[in-house]
Amino acid sequence: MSRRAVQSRIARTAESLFVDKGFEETTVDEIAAAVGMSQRSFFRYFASKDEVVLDSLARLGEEMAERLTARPPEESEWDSLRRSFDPIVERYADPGCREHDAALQRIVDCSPRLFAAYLGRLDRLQRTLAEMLLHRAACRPGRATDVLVLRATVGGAFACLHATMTHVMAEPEAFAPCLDRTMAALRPAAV
Amino acid sequence: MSRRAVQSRIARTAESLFVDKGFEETTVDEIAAAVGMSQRSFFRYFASKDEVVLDSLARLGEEMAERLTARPPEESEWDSLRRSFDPIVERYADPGCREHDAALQRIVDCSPRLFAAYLGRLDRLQRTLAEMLLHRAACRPGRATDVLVLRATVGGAFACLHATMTHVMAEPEAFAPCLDRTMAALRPAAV
DNA sequence: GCAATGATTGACAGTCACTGACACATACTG
DNA sequence: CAGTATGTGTCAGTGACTGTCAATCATTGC
Repeated sequence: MSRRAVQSRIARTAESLFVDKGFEETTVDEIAAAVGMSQRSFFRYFASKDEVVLDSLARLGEEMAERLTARPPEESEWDSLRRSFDPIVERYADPGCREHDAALQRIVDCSPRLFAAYLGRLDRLQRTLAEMLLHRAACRPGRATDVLVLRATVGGAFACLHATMTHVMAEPEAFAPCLDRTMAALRPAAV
Repeated sequence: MSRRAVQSRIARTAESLFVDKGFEETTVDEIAAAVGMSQRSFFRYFASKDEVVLDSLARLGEEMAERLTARPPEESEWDSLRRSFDPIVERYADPGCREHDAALQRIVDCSPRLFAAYLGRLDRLQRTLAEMLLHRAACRPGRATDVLVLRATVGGAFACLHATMTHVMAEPEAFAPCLDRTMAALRPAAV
């Protein structure tokens, strides 16, 4: 069985345990036993207990980066960022994905430690996207780009995304309209 | 000796150890021994090793909250937030504070785990300030406030702050102008 | 068909953050 | 002086994570 498949099997097992007992209350030993492997082997597939939950976020991040590269260079940064959020919007549109993601989000929100790790991943993703946009701006001649403002812009777009996600989690509402509303409200004046 | 004083003594000792050996490489036992107390007593003053470093951030957060309450209710949220960031600007103006804060920031940046915890605290602070602004808006009659947009706005302001801090850490530049530049660029259109 | 090789695994021991329980000492209060 | 609150050390225990070693298993070359 491929590494990817084993990871997926572990993740599914672990997540159902987390839903049942909570993240902190579930030990790695229990997960390993439920999967049918030693604790040591668990750590060969995931660097930490956190990563079991945050792994899907990493894959979503890669997808977002791909979407960003696919955007036309002349598009405004803000609109490109909005489009790179589309994978999340699409996942939310699929009821199966939405249920699963909501369960994960609930697990993350219930553990401060895990939630912090989640924010750490989000921050790294922001750096990646900012770097990509910086590179894109450098290739396109014209007015000089302000690195500082660009990074803040990426952070602002993610703030919209984050606010929307927590808001939609609390009271079920359509995702895309909320995201569009916040991103319209915070859109930088300089295009 | 007061609790506060003991905490401060532990923090000073721990920070110098962190600077020397790094955060992860310094054990709680070492810190406790350097201070001259048992490990158990260390945990009576700080709930975790992280908190030794993040404690000063908590106090700064309280100061920011105080500044925000002191702002006039009719002021725009964006400007009020900018003013609540003043304590950071002021600390940066004092060379002694700047050196100390920069050292702390370097410690935090070097440990992904600690950095994540730092982001977690920042997020909680954002929720607090958003709650305060929401309450302020509710008291003031007039047009209804969009909770979602308000939260995103707070997140956007913090994105400016965060971008500025990391930028100024990398290449020494005056703090206030950078912060003002980003916050001018991301200022929401609706006042 | 078989041996060498490399990857995967379990078992075990060890480190470190953190917690609970208990005993002891000091200082304040009636 | 008895009682109580508070701060402390000691000890044992849990749980995440790591290093090491030996066994197993599949692949490759001959």
